[in-house]
Amino acid sequence: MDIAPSASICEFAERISRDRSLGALERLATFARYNIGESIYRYNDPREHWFRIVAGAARKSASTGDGRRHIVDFFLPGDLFGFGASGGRHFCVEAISLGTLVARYPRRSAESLADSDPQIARNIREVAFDSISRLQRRTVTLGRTSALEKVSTFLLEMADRNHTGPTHTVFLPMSRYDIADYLAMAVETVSRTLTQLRGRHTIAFRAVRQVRICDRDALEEVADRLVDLGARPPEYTGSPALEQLPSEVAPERARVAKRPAN
Amino acid sequence: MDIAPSASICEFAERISRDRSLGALERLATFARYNIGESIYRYNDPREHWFRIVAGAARKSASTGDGRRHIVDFFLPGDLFGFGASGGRHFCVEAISLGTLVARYPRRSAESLADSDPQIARNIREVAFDSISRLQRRTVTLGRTSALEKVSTFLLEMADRNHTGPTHTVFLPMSRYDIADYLAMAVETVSRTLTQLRGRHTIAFRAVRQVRICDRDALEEVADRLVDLGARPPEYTGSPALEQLPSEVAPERARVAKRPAN
DNA sequence: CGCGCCATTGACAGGTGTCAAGAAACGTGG
DNA sequence: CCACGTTTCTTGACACCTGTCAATGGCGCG
Repeated sequence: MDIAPSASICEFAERISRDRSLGALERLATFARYNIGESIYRYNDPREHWFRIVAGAARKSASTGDGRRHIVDFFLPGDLFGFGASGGRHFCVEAISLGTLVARYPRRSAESLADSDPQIARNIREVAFDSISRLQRRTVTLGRTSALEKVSTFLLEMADRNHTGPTHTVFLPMSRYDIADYLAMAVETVSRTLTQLRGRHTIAFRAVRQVRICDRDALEEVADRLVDLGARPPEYTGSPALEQLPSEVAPERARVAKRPAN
Repeated sequence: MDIAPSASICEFAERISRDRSLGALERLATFARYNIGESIYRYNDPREHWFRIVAGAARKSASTGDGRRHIVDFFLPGDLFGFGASGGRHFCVEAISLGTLVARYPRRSAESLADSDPQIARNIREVAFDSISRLQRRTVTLGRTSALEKVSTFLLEMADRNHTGPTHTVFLPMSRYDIADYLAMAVETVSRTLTQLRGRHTIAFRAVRQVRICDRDALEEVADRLVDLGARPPEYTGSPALEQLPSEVAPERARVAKRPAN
C-alpha cells in the first residue's frame, strides 16, 4: 500500500466517478495504491473508511471453514464499497490488478457531513440503494442453474460495467479462479463454458482475459432475462378481459420447462 | 387488499418494529391487508411507498423469459422492503400468509423527512446498510454448492429471523416450491434434503411447515460458516511470527477439499 | 532457461434435475 | 361430519450436468 496523492490524480478520480460523485465528500478523499493480492481491508477490521476504486480492480470475498472461498463482488473503477454503519468488516477486499488506486473517505467525517448536508445524505442513500439493486440482480444470477447461463450473464455484466461505453471487447481483470468463486462453480467448468461459447462463435479471445463479444444477442438469449411476474396487462391490450381486481390471486407457480435447451 | 387502520394495530406495528423503528416516520404509516398470492407491488409499478411487514409474510420474486421463477427474498414481521430511489420496481412482492398486514410509508414524505431530520436519514441509511449486509450473506448462501448446505443455511436463517427469540421451533410460512426457488434448486431436492436431515435426527417435524431443530450444532456444521480470509493473527497470539507488513501478499487461493463429505 | 501460476482439456463418478406416481394436507360443499 | 377435488409434499427411477482428479500447455517473471 502506498499513499499517492496528487492534484492530477484527484482530478482523475473526480472525472471517473463524476456519475456517482459524493459531492463535497470528494474533498475528504485520500488515496492509496495496492498491488495484486494486497488487502484493502480485512475481516474484522474496524470500519474507518469508505472506499472507491479509481483505477484497477478488487474483489470482496469470504472463505468458509473448510477452505472454500466465495467472492461476493468485484469492484471496478468508479465503484464505491466498504460503506456501512459500524462494527467490524464481514468480508475482506483485495486488489486484483497491478497498482490498483483507491480513494478513501473517512467514515466519521462522511457521516457528520451527511448529518449537516441533506444533499450528501441523499447521495449516500442513492449509492446504498444502487448497491442493493445490484446485489439483488446478483442473487438472480447466482440462482441460474446452468453453467452456460451463469457465464453468459457474467460476461454481459462485465460488458455493461465497462464504463468506457458499450464496446464489444471486455477486459476481465480477474483470474478464472476468481470467476469460478464468483459464480459458485468449478474453474474447469468456467473454462469449458468459455470454450463452448467460443466454439459457437458467440465470443472470441483477443487475449486470455480479453473477450470480444461477437454475438451479443446469443449471449442475452442464454443469460437471464427477467420479466414481470403477475404484472398487469399493458393498457393498450385489446383483451376483452374483465377488470382485474386487486384481489385476484396470482397462480402459485407456473411449472414449465425449468432448464432451457442448450 | 384491505385498508385496516386502528389504534391497536398501530400500537402493534410500533411494538413489533421497535428494534428497527423509523422514528417519526412511523406516524406516516397507513396499513393494508393482503391474502395469499396478492401482490403488494408488481414489476414496473411506480415506487410510491416503502413497506414493512407487520404480520404475516411475503416473497419478492422475478421470473425469467422461459417461465422459471427466482425468489430474491422473504419478508417476515418487522422487515422493511421496497425502499429505493425512483424508477419502476424491478421485482414483485406477494403475500404468502393469510391476512398479511403491511405498513406503508409514502416515499416522498419519507424523503423530505429525511432531508429535514438527520436522525431519520441515519435510520434509513442503517436500514439500507443492514439490507446490504443481508444480501451479501445471501450471495454466500446461494454460492454453496450442495443441497445439504443450502437447506441447512436456510433453516438457520429462518430460525435466526424468528424475532420471538431463539426458540427451537421454526415456522416456515412459505411452500416447498418457494424454498426451492429461493435456494435455486428443485422442489424434489428440497424435500429429499429435509427428509435426510430428519433421518439424521438433526430436525423433526411438528407439522409440514413447522420444523423443530433438534441438533443445532449439526446444522451449523454443514451450513456455511464464514471465517476470515487473510486476517491478521489476533493480538493475544504467542506466535513468534515477524511483524506482518501490509504489503504481504495473501495466497491467491487455497485449493483444498471443495465439497465437504456428507 | 526454468520455475510458478494460470488456463485448458480429458476421463469418470456422483449429485441433482427431470419425469412420474402416490401420499398427505387443506378447503369446499353436501 | 364426511366426501371430494385441488394443491402441496414426498418418494422412486434414471439421465445428464457438473465437480473432481489428472495431465498438459501457455504465459510472465526472475
